[in-house]
Formats: sequence, C-alpha cells, structure tokens
Amino acid sequence: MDIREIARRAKVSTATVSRAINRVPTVNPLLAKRVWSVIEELGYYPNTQARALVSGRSRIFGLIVSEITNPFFPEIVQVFETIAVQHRYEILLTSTGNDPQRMESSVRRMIERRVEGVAIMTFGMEEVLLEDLKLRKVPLVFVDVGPSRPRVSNIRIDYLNGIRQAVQHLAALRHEKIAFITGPLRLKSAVARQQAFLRSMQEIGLEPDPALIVEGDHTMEGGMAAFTRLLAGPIRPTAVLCSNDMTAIGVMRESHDAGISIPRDLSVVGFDDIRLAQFMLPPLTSVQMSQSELARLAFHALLAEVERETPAPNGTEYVLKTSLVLRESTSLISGTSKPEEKRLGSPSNRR
Amino acid sequence: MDIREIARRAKVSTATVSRAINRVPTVNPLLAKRVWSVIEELGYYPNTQARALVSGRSRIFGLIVSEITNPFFPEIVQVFETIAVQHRYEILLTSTGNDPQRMESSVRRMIERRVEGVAIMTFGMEEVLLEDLKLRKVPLVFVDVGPSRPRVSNIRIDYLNGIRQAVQHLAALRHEKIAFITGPLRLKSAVARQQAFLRSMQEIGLEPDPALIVEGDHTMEGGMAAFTRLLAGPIRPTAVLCSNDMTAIGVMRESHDAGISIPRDLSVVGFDDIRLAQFMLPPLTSVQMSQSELARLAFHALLAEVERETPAPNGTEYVLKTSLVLRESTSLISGTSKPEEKRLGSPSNRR
DNA sequence: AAATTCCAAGATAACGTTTCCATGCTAAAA
DNA sequence: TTTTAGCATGGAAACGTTATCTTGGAATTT
Repeated sequence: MDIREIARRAKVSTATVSRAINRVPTVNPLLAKRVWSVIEELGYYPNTQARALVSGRSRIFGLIVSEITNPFFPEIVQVFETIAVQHRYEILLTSTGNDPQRMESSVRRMIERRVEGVAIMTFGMEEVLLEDLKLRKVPLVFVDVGPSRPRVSNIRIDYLNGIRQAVQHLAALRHEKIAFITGPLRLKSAVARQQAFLRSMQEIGLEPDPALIVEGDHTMEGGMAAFTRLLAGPIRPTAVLCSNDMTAIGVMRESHDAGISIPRDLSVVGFDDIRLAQFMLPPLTSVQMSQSELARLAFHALLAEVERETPAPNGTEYVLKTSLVLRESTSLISGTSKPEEKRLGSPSNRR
Repeated sequence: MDIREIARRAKVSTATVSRAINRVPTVNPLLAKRVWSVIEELGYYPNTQARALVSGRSRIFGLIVSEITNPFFPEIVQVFETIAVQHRYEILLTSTGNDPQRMESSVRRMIERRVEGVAIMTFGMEEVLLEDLKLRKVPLVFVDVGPSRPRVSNIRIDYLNGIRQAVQHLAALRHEKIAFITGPLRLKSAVARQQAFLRSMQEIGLEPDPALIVEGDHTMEGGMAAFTRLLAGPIRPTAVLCSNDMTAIGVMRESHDAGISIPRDLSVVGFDDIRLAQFMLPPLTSVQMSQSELARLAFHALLAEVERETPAPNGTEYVLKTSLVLRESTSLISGTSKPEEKRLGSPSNRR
C-alpha cells in the first residue's frame, strides 16, 4: 500500500496526499479530511526511506558511546532517545567498546544511512576515525576533545569545579594522603580529570605523591586492581578519589575483601554520580556530572547545527558543570562521623 | 556523489557498478577492480535508503526493551547490536519505560522505517499494541508471552529450574521463613517467577506464607520499599528471594540502613545475575538468566524468520535455562559460614 | 563456415515519496 | 463584462539504487 493507493481512493493526486500528510496549510480542509480518513482506514504508514531519499533528510542522528554496559551511558542513551523522538528523529546507536575497528565500521554505517549528525560520547578517543564524517560536513558534537571546525560543536566539561570540591572536602576531613585512581590515560577526559586533581591538591598546598597516583581503566575490575596496587605501595592512603564511579565501586569491593572499612579506615569519592552511587554500601560520595544534561546538550547542539544554514566557522561551545554530592563514603580521618547527603555548589537537593 | 558518478569514471554502466559493489561473481574481475578503485578514490558510500527502497529490505531490526537504565538491558543491547552488525543489520532501539504511549509510537516509527523484525524484551507487557506489526506480517520474537502465530517466535524461560535451586539452597541453610518480593504483577514474567517460587516451596513441604510475599516493581527503590513493608509485617523473614537483582540491591541497601547484616541476619538471593551482582557488598547470590544468550536467541530467531520463505504456522519456540550462582549473600541461619562462589547446574565457572 | 548457445555488460524500469512546474478555476481589478 | 492576478490542485521529474530485459560478441556445435 502506497501513497498512490491513498490518492486513488481519496480521489486526489499523490501530491495532495503528500501535502495532507505533511500538513501543508494551503490544502483544502475538506480534501485533507478525505485523505486522512482513507489513511486511517487503510492503516497506511509512509515509507521513511522513500521520504528520506527524495527530501535528502534521513532524520537520523548517530550516537556513539564507548560502552553501553557501563552504567554511565544508558541514562544518556535514554534521554537522548527521548528527546530525539520528540523531534521526530531516530537514533543509530553504537557501543564501540573502545575498539577502533568498531568505531570505524560504525562511522561507515552511519554515513551509509546518511545520518544528519553524530554525537560522540567516547570522551576523547580516536577522533581521527571521524575524518570521513567531517569530510561530508556532517554535524558532530564531541565531549571534551573536539577540534574547532565548522559544524563541529563541543561540550567542555568543567572538571575542576567538582574535583576541587572533592579534594577540599577530603582535606577538611583532615586527609592528606589522598590517592587518585585515573582512567585509561589514552582518554583525554581521563587526563583532564587527573590534572584537575593535581591542580586542586596544589591549590591547597598538598603535594600529590606520585606513588598515590595509579592508572585504572574506568571499570570495576580496574578499580579493584588499581586499589590492590595502591595497597602494595609504600604509602597507605587514607582517602581515594576515583576517575569514575565504576572505579570507586571496584575500590569498595576490594577494600571489603581486604577488611578495610569504608568510611572508617578509608574515604572514597567517585566521579560521575551515576544513579547506582547512592545505592552502594555505604552510599558513595561522588562528583556529579549530569548525564541527562549532557545528553540534552548534545542533542540540541546537533539540532541547532542541522537547522543552521550558515555554520559558525568554529562550531559552538557548550559547558557542563560538575559538583560534589556528599553521601556516606567519606569521614573524618580515623573518625566515624557521617555527613548527611547534600550537594555543594547547587541550591537544589537530589533524590 | 552517486553510483552514476562512479559508473562514468570507471567507464562502465551503473548496473555493473551495482554488481561490483554487491560482489556478483559473474562480473569481469578487471572491471570490478576498476570500479572498486574509483570507489576507494572518491570515498563513495552507497545510499542505504535507495537500496532499501528498491530492494524492499531495510536491513533494520527493532529492539524494544522496557528500561535501558535497568542494568539488565544494556548487556542485551550490546550483544544484540554486535551480532546485528555482523549480519549487516542495523538496530532501532526503544526503551519504553513501560509506557504504552511510547510503545505505540515506537511501533509506528519502526513500521515507517520498514523494520524486518522486532524483538520485544518487555517481559510481558501490552502485546496488544503490536497488532499493527502482526498485521504487516513483520517477524516478532517475544520473551515469555508471545502468542502462537506464524512469524512470531517465543523464547520461553525456564524459571523453575533456577528458582527451585535457590529455594532448595536456602532450605539447606535451614531457612524456613523465606520471603519473596515479586516484580510488578502486570508483567507476565513477574507472575511466572512468583509461581515458580510458590511451587518450589511446596515441593519441599514449605508452605509459603502470604505475609511474606510482597509486591515490588523491579527497581531498587521498589526493593527498598518492599523490604520496609516486610519488616513492618507480622513475621520476620530470615531469607529473601527477589524477582530481580535490582530489587535485591534495594533490599541490601535498606537492610544496611536498618542495621541488618547480610548474610548474618538475613540471606538475600537475587534473580537475573546482572554483572553488578558480583560487585555488591557482599557479592550477591543470584539466579542466572544469561542476557547474552537471550540476545543471541532473539536475534537468530528473527534472522531465521526473515530468511524462511514459508513461515511455520505457529512460530518457533526457544528455551532459556536459569540456574543458581552462589556468592556470599546467603548463609546458614544465624550462622556466618560463607560458601565459595560457584554455579550449580552448569559445569563452567564464571569470572 | 554457418548456426546456435551462452553469458557478461548495458539500457532502463521500477521502488515510494517530495517538489517543481503547469494548469485552470475563482476572485479581484479594470 | 473582460482582463488579470492569485492560488489550490494535478502532472511528472527527481532522489539513488537494484533488477529485469536486451544486446552483442565469443565460444561451441553442426
């Protein structure tokens, strides 16, 4: 069943049917009603690929994340998809698993489907592979690491604010031997987090000890392994700041196995504030980086670019704030006080 | 840039270019090479929508899940997508949030994109809304609840095996006051789990007490609330079996707040065995229902149906087993023994 | 050597829409 | 009343492929 069938039955031309479907205002209301009733009656749905072919607009956005099984991402996918649907867009999702091969195949598939834009949520990996997209002037939005180019937007994350709050919070609890477990250092965002940590420490006169900085990989297993290495090192930290929440969860798991009690013997702070953080035992203090806000920014960056006729020469920049959310995984050094959950740097409370 | 451009430059017809791209074996290798080198040189990618339009095959499968932010689903999405890509399929993902409205709009969008099949992973909700798809003879695959129809496959889950193991495990640890927190009872799968529990109890001569059966909603918050209700009830359970892992995590969180130690004061068993389960404190004993296997079954069910020319009159049935994985959230009643992690009912170990 | 078969390559019709352009009717202007 | 303008509708080209049908040259058979 196609548009011609509808046209025949409604005794109008296909052009009119098309106009009725697309709610072109000039079409006679009487005709439109006739068309619509035939459409309803037959249960006709327009063929998107034909539409896309002739109109040159696929109404598809690509969304590339590094690992959908990492709880950080599903929320992003959820929000991104919801907004997309509201704007009559579809999304093509790829979880690259940080594999350049998959990234490449993903880009290829997206180009073949003629996506109108792509949001890249890999936090600083292999932008080289996106050459093909840039070449075709497909609007892109990056987090942290995008180049300055027309049609390429960037969401800059203000890591410093939240991490500074975390470091100062720990310092206020008398911690000085503060360890930092990084993410995989090939990720630009992981490096940025580490640097924010170093700077925050120096700001308050604490010299970060290289022995207390170990590399993780943003997974729970990585957190466990990194913490094990930390325990085997020369200095025993009293607090650990982690590059993301999964790492922190790994640390909590490992310290449980090692008989180290949190927060009594060790304070732990995560980063991202995934939903799960508040369900940890004890609930995890974490630096919030709103996933839904990130998704919203990304979508609207793409949409704006699609609708803009003359692109800005250097794309647009967006900024996402971070801020500490206190829960129960930190305490006074060798003490037992448990601060109530509340967020710094923002008037509203969570939950 | 289109196929004609390639044809012109390679000095062949568009038909030959098309044949070369699709690796039709009869084309002269010399010509094919000429075509391919032009394609490489220009960085040409075929337009999928044009292909789909004329061939009548979109190479898209729909995937409907109930809640992507529920950690149970990302793994499914991951595996499903990976296999799909290997078979040159794309996936259209919808997370309905159990909202019939979103389900309906999702179905509509999928039909408009002319999906070749849809996997419905909502575990028993609102199949009525899929009428449109059935009408169009789109292959479907359900979990638990699909009707017997041509082109509709079903994955039946053998809940009884795993739940029986869980109940018997608890009984072996001398538990008799075993509570069960159900899922939302409008989900057929939640009802099935509950029934498996009741049956497993009766099998070993334990009469399940209605006061120990409370309804949850498969979320952490629901688990917390349900457990609170349980504590307020007339009988204090010594063990809790949960309809899914999220519920169990909620129970663990709530019992932590209530000063109840797991597994010393309370044994907890989850269901699904999501990856997170092993990172809980203590690691959660759970009934495994392999998410990757489920995804694999679903994909291949669709693929088989697409490639089948004459559909079976009642679709095909697949079965997915469940089995208990022991960790550290259960122990002898009022005892402290911690069994090592190992899985029953399967020779291989996990991790 | 002529007739027949075979098969690779080209020409072109489809696929289901949108969009451009032509058309003819109604309403406004002369 | 006649001419012009305006605008809703219809006709048909276009989008970029695949698939069908045709063609012509080489290979095989007689």
